[in-house]
Amino acid sequence: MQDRLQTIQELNIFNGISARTLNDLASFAKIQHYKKKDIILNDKDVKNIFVYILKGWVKLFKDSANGDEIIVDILGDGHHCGEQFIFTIHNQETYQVECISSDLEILILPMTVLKRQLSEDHQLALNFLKDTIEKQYELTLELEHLSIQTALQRMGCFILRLCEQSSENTAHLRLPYDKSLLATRLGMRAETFSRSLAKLSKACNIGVEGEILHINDIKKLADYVCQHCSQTFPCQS
Amino acid sequence: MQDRLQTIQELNIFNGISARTLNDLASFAKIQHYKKKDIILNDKDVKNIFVYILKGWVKLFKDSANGDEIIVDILGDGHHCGEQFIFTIHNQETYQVECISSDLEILILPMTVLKRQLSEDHQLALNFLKDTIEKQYELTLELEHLSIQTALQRMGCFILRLCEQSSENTAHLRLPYDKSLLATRLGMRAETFSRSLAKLSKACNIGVEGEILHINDIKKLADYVCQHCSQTFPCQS
DNA sequence: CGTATTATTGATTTGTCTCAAAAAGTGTGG
DNA sequence: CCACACTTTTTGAGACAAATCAATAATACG
Repeated sequence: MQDRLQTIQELNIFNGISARTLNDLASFAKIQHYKKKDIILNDKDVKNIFVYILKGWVKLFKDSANGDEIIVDILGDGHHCGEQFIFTIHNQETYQVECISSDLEILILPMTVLKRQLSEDHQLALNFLKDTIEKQYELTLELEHLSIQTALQRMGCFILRLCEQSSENTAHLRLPYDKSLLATRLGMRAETFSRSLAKLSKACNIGVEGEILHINDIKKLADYVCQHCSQTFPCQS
Repeated sequence: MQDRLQTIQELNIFNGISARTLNDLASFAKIQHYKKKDIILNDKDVKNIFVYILKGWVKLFKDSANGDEIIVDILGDGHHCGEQFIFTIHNQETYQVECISSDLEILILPMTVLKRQLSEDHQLALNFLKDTIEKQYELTLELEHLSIQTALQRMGCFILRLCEQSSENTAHLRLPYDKSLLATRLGMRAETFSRSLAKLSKACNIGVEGEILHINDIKKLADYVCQHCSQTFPCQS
């Protein structure tokens, strides 16, 4: 309980929330661990549980009319899902939540508790509003990228954003999850992803060793990628 | 003043809001009219004004690094913009707002007033939260469509959603705004739009007279369009 | 170590964009 | 009301990006 309270009060979304509310939330919250390929929530449970990612990655997915799997979203540290079900929205589609990293740590909260606290705690509602608006902004940017950038540029843009913490002109990083999933995430086939990465690494001096990338000239990459975007590096999603 | 109050209290987003808050909002609100091509807000003003569309259409746009115009969003009746600027968000991009219909009617509200009321009125915050979550859902669906549907399907899907109020298997409707803009909105070139409409009208028995469409067999259209989607008609955005 | 999974490469097809030009539609002033 | 200019839409031909299908290579895993 004490550790859960400790965890909760450090989360962005609960910033500035009263001890009273935090205590109530913490008393119903649980911290859970999963491994790759675990289904965390099926399409029914997802409506009743709020999930906050403490560490690792999950994918939200559903099935299309013709049987293919559709990736709704991929969430990492500090992101959450379930807020879609706080209110009853006409024709709301559900999804399943699956762990895609080897060591996932999440915090879960019954939707009933979250709903109650949201209706009672004004600051909590404002925090959720801010968070949702930020999410909306990210989605808008993604939509923009998908409609005006090529596969190559989207990929470069993604890599570039992974570089942002770097203060130098070089960066060494690990792709956050499987290449095939990342491909889908970026709106392309795995084959296209593979070819694009090869092309990009050649054009922008990037060393590729499996899932490890050595970006030797961030500026060069930025030049290559950012022309068609409304933003210029560093742009931060 | 009385008519503004009347207008405001009927809007979805102000549903269930106390008379006190409504009065304050109404006293600062203005109703304005515009005609096609008027710039309603430039990229600076947009941060300080909340806009609610009462009747007509607007486009939100910005310029890309290489000079092209990027359509951020297109909003119609009951939609609004400016909520992105309620909170200070890192690296937030702005945009301009332009009227794209011949008889636009909007309600505008200084951001300062909206911010103040949001921080004071819990129900208002909840209403905005619900609205933003709905918007997030729509964006997610759009993203899905853009990455898995062809131009032809996106177009059919769009037309299908325009048909939804129809209780019969036929519908007669007018495209809500210019074809070239609609094309951009659907993530394709005007030329592709034109060709797709021709192909779709042939395949699904749709009569085209300029911007007027006669959908003679909605089911046929739905069959043609919905296979790759996670939703099935009627799906409602 | 062998099997299953994931990633890469190759050849081909499909979808969409690009550029150019023609056609249709809109608006203006004489 | 017509002639003219301007805008928007349509059509055509060609180039290009990405998907698809198929096969091989690399990697992870029990």
